[in-house]
Amino acid sequence: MGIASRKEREKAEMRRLILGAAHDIFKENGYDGLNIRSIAERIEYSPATIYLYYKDKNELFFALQYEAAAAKRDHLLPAASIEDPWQRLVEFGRLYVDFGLKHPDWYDLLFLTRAPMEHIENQDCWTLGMATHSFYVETVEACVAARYFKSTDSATIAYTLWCHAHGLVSLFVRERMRMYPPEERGELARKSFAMIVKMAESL
Amino acid sequence: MGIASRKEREKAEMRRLILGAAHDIFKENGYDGLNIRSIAERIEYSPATIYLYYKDKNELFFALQYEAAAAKRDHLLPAASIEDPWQRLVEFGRLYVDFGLKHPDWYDLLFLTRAPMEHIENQDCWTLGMATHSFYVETVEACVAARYFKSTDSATIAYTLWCHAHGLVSLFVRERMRMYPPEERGELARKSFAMIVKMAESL
Amino acid sequence: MGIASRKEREKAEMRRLILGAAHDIFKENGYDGLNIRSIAERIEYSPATIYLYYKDKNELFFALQYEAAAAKRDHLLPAASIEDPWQRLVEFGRLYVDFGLKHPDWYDLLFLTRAPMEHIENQDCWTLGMATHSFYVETVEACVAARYFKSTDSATIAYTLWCHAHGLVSLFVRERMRMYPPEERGELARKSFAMIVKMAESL
Amino acid sequence: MGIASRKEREKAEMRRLILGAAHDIFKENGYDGLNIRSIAERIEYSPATIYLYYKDKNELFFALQYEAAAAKRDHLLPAASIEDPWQRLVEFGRLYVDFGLKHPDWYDLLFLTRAPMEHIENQDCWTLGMATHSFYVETVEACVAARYFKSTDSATIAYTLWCHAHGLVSLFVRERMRMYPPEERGELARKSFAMIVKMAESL
DNA sequence: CATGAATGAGAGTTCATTCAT
DNA sequence: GATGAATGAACTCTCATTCAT
Repeated sequence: MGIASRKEREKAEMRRLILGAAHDIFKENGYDGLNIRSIAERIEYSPATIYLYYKDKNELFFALQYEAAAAKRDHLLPAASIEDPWQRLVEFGRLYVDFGLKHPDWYDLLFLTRAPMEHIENQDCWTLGMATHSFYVETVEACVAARYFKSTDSATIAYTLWCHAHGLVSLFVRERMRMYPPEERGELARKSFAMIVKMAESL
Repeated sequence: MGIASRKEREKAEMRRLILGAAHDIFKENGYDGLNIRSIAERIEYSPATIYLYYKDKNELFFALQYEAAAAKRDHLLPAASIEDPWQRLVEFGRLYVDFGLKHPDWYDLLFLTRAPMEHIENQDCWTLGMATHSFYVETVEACVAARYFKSTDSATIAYTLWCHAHGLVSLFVRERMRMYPPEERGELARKSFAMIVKMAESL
Repeated sequence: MGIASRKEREKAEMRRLILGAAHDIFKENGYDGLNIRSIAERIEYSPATIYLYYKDKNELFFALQYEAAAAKRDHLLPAASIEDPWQRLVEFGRLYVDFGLKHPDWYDLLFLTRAPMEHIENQDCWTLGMATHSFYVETVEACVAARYFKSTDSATIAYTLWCHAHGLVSLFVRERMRMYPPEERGELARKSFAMIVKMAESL
Repeated sequence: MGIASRKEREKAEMRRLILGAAHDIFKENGYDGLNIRSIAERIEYSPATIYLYYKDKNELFFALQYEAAAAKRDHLLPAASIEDPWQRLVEFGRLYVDFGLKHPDWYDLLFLTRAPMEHIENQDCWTLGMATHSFYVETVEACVAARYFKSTDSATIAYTLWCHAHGLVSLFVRERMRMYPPEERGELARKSFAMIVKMAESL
């Protein structure tokens, strides 16, 4: 019993080790730089070993994406317990942007990486992402229901706010902020977030 | 002299030929599918010939990015002649989104592709992009000067609106709209643009 | 003693288990698809376990060949009890062809597979095969002795008839009958066997 | 003109060089030992070079098979000009066996190798083989038409004789003649061929 | 007795790039 | 100016085999 669970744990640890290395490499070199050999080298195992834990590169990549989705969910979790829908929405947005800026690689993986996205195999990741998204949309709907906005088109409201947050983060993640001096970028992001909140209030 | 200039012209034509092929392939197969041999095949020259016009793949890629920047500038040009700054801003935004949705490959290249971005070599593209961006910012400033908004923080306003537009287009370009039925996506984008315009009016 | 023999028995059973799995896989996927891991998976043991019962892949392969030889001998056995040498010869031939068509995998292994054939290790299989072959040759000799043929060159007669049978089966086993419609192939084989029998009668 | 044809010739020569190496390796190590790198090494080129002349391993293999089919056709050609159908048939058979014994590797490739046999791509080889086979069958039919046999079932006659020849050669090619002393094998084959001819005469 | 874990060697294939002609 | 010919380095993935436990 104890042995089985120890084995289980060791296997899981190895998967995490691999995934961690994959993550690091993805962070440093992007999807193109992520190859089996580089992972193997980093963890000082042979390439063949990787295949004992992940069927192929795709599976590994999906695991990585799932990791990212889970990290995001965890990051947004605190917002969920806020009762007032408007407060919740604002905090949700703040954490979303915060996540993207703090973990650009995770964000990239989730929302910017062009990659083999066979729907079926990546189901788990997709499900997880959908759950988070649904929760977000429901929060907007709750705001509408509570008459926080004049507009009642909750779908468009949700989408519009998402566009802003996604755009903001994406410009950072894919380094398209060069026209702004590095030291001002963070401030600009904060101000912009505040501004969109204000704009939303007048919706 | 005449000969020299003819040579010059021919050289330029060849570069355009190569670039055109590169663009087509990029459009069809993405960055990963873009390789020297496929370009050579399409224009019916040998791979080695490419290297007579572009030092290496990077240089070709930069030229392609420049192409994209020019295409974008051309697309946005009509807005420039609108006198009223607010009208101009709205049209500018509309055209920006329009460009992104109509030419996802160009947009991708400009704002989403992670690529060898050695600043120096890509200067031209950068300059062009900056010009367009400056013009945009100036339009926002003109609106502020003309008291179209209560807020006077033109930098943040410009950035915020850009975030929305960029986010909107990016979600399309990198196919993160799967949770919305395909036939509703266009409508949603239009509604969202209208909404952000309205939100901006109350700034 | 009892313990030792039980161990012996268990060991033999395990070897059979492995061999059975190997056979199935060989049947389904041919020699190329036969690998240690697939065998291990099928019997739900680890690959390493296989090596406790067979030194290496070669040894396992030889055991498989022996199996095939035994299966063939068993298939031909009924002919052995026929007294009349000519009747026996005909039945022997019929059963030989029958075996080949019914068990193309066994036949392939015995007569068509190019494989590591180190003589020494495969001795058992060889001995078994020789016995069957000798019996066949003796039957032909008995026919000659009993003046069933005008010709007395029993070696050539035996060889010639074998060539026909082997050729017939081989064309099936290695799928070189494509020029004949599938539904006619069986009939053709039967007719050909009848014809060679008739031809032999007039020898 | 001269240049183009020289290039053409050089390309063809290189293809032959590769094919020759492939043939040698196939001869020495069978299909399994035939890999791109071994070919490259033998001709002292890099593996990548092979791919300039053959799309992939399959194509190379098909070319090899075609080579074999052509070699066989050429070998059998002399028989075609014999007018008397029976004489032609006998000579055809003699040459068929002769080809198999002299070029066991070619014969193996054509009639014994289990290999990726996608019909479509290998069409040429198949067509060539069919032509030869048809010619053979027609010869048997001509014999029947000329009343050389009592039997009129030309299809079965053709097939039966083929079985014998194929069996005879196959036993040599796949080395299943070990029970006969090496020095007697050739003689045995000759005698057997004579015997089947005689048997056929009494059909 | 059995195995989980690991690997070295090697498979086919692709690609950016070079260079003599 | 153009290219045919070539390649080194890289890629993903598979397999027989070993060995400490």
